[in-house]
Amino acid sequence: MYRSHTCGDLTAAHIGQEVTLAGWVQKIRNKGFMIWVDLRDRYGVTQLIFDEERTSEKMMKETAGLGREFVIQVTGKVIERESKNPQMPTGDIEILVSSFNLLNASLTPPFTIENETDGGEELRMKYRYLDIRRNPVKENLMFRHKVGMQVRNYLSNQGFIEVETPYLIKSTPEGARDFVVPSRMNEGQFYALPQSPQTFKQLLMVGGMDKYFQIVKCFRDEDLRADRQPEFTQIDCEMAFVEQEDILNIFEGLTTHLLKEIKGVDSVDFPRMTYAEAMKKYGNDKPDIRFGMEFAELNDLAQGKGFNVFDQQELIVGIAVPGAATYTRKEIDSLIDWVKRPQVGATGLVWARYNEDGTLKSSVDKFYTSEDLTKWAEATGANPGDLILVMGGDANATRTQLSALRMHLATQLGLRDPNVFAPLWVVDFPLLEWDEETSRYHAMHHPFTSPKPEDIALLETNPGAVRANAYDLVLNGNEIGGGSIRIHDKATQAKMFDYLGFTPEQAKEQFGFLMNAFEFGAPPHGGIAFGFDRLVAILGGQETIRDFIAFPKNNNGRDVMIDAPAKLDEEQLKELHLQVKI
RNA sequence: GGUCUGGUAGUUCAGUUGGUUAGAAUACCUGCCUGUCACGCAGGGGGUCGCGAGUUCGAGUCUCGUCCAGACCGCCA
Repeated sequence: MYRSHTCGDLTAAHIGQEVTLAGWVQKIRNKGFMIWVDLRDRYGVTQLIFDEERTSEKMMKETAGLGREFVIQVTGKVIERESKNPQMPTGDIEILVSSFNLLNASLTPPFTIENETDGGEELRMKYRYLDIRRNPVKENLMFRHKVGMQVRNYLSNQGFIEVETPYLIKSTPEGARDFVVPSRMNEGQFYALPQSPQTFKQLLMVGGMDKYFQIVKCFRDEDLRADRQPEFTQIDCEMAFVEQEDILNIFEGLTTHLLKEIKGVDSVDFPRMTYAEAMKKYGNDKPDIRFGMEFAELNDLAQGKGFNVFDQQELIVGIAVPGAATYTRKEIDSLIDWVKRPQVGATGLVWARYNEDGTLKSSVDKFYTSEDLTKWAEATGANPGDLILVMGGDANATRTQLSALRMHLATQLGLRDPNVFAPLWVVDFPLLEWDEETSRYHAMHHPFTSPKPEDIALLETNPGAVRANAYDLVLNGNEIGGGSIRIHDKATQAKMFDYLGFTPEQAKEQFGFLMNAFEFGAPPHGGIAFGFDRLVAILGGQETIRDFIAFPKNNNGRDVMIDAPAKLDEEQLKELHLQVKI
């Protein structure tokens, strides 16, 4: 037996007991006559004491030779500390060591294993196994485990069955780029890793597993972000014999359960908003509704007043920034610079201060009377003390730009409190999305999404206006889940592939297995998938998912610890029937 | 594919207008220290200034290229 207790167990109640602990040396404080060693494991830190009076000279010497992160096993007596440390859970006691055993030495770690480490991102990733010893990362991983357990508990209690689906599947041209895996036994052929278990979960519905879920890895070969990894985890769900309403209810239940069990949040509303409304009011299909600053369209108020910049624009839209009338010219200028950056791409920004005394002062006073500006204030819902910001241009681009500004300001004003949770269902997404590059319609969600029955006729006349039975769950401005009611009959599915530009042969080659299955009594079905990494990060109050993943990839999709990806040797390439041209 | 920011001691960073031997903190090593817990005190070692060209009497500093890292845009059904 390596240990009788962990380093987080012992308190004043154990005084007098003989115990054995094992762990890592966190810190050595050597005062010559006395040496304290902080011993750490996953559960906490316990102070060991060695002194000239009670410890042998040999052991004193050996202890002085220890270094940070050495692994030791110690046996000794729990004693009351002469000077206690109320800051730590084990601060009332220490271990008077009678024997210790060096289990393993350690090099000096390249960064400090402390809550506030001196290590930079790159170094921490290279030595991730050391980083994981630090409390913040360790706690994030434990937190992730806890969320996963609650998801499994909730869904299992609701009658869902967790079924594993294959990772080696077939590449399809729709959607994200696939990661591919060459087949040794089938010369010149490749598997693809799944972007999601989409078709398999639909086949499980055909198989009668009417409530399925899986916490599952998915793979997309696209560029990374702080909240995006090439391999990521989804809570993937599918149900048969359900309508959209049933699915929304179940997953409101899941989200409520998680907020309660994980965050202690009691009751949360799940307002619903159509995609069209979200775009109009927030310029964004995943609005953060923890704060206001809703869009006001000002075309009628701002055009035809001699301000040429606005007169020709498709859309003039403004927001009222709470309490920002006191912004200096310099601060406003820096906002203007911010929106002009290529990442946002706006050409400019018109502002109007709604002063506390009720007067209005704007950057366009030459063109607008104070009556005009008062109407802007009414339209944007501005109160005295607020700053009105207005942009004009192409409708879609301007909405996107103002949305970016709205989020930027909310962050700046501290309106994005990570302890406030504001979920939102965005429903009635468009079925199709025009793609300029390929000059054809793409499925906005995926090609298995069913159109709203009342919009089917529009498929012939105005495909872009067809709404889908598709929905996203948004939490604090992040899309944490999305799903749809699927097509479950072959004729409709074939028609959908046709609209998406597939020839019948292509549809058959790529998705024939699904269409065949639909001919054997496919039940009506639908589902949803939650981004697990992102959900865990948001519940944990953080923006970046990397520290909730044990071994994440860097910006370039590399694992800098194991140095992957890497080249293959000739022998291996030959076996896989591959040639590399570089 | 693009935009921006950064790369100087083990680590995190500073380094002015291009000018003497490149600094600080921390970590590490040695010694001292009778209750430490960010222990303290004294001393010490530690640098291919990412890499390659160029400008210059002289480059950590300026220019070009390149590599690496991070954030973002495109992309992510």
